[in-house]
Amino acid sequence: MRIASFNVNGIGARLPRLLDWLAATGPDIVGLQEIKTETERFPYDAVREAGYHALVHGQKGFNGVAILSREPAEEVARALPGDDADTQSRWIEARVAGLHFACLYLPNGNPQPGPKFDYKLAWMQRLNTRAAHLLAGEGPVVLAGDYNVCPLDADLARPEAMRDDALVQPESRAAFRALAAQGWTDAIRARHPHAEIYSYWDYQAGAWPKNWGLRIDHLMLSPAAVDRMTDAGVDRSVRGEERASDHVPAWVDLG
DNA sequence: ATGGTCGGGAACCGA
Repeated sequence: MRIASFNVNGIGARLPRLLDWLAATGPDIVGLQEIKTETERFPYDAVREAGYHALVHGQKGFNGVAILSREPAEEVARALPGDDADTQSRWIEARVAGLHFACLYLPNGNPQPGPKFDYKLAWMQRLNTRAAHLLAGEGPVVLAGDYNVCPLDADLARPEAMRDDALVQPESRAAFRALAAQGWTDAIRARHPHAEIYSYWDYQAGAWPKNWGLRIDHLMLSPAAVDRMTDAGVDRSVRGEERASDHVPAWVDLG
């Protein structure tokens, strides 16, 4: 079965592209990020007609995550524990198709230094606490989403031009490494150890035609999930379509 | 050349 993560950058503008991609690739579980709409305003009917159940944690104008699934999903949580004052919709977690699946939209953190970067690092600390708890449980777990972290310089086209960006700061990378060190596997990098793979190209400055990309959309697999991995990748061609998101879907196949 | 482009929603903020 295929499990995917797709930052759609606005479900309203992206619905036709999302439906095309669902029909073309038929994933079993999809985490969506940046739906940028309220929970009640999600296009439930169109997604149902495409053959998917939907769990939605929306927010007006910004952020917003959702889980689409062929089989019904049982919601576990829609907030990342650790800060009751955090009102940003960046997390939804469910049991579905025999897996524990979390969809996350990690804070961008720019500009850094500053309060947005502090929020990013605090959020990553909360993520790692939750991840350690999930890793201690039974069965396969997948943490999929827009992590807004390039793990290594090999994960972006122009590291020198991005050296002050929150996505590549040592603190951001250290938190991501700490997550991996718990026992999580970056599915795409594990499947393609030396390949140049990007999942995001800025709308500005002709980044797509120049292939100035970044790899920031990740699927982190627990050991039980890694044991079942047969393939992983990104659907790069999606970026070249009309009215494309600035991200493309990232995915892993489990046997 | 210190810009450039999107989405949401109706002026700017976020990325």
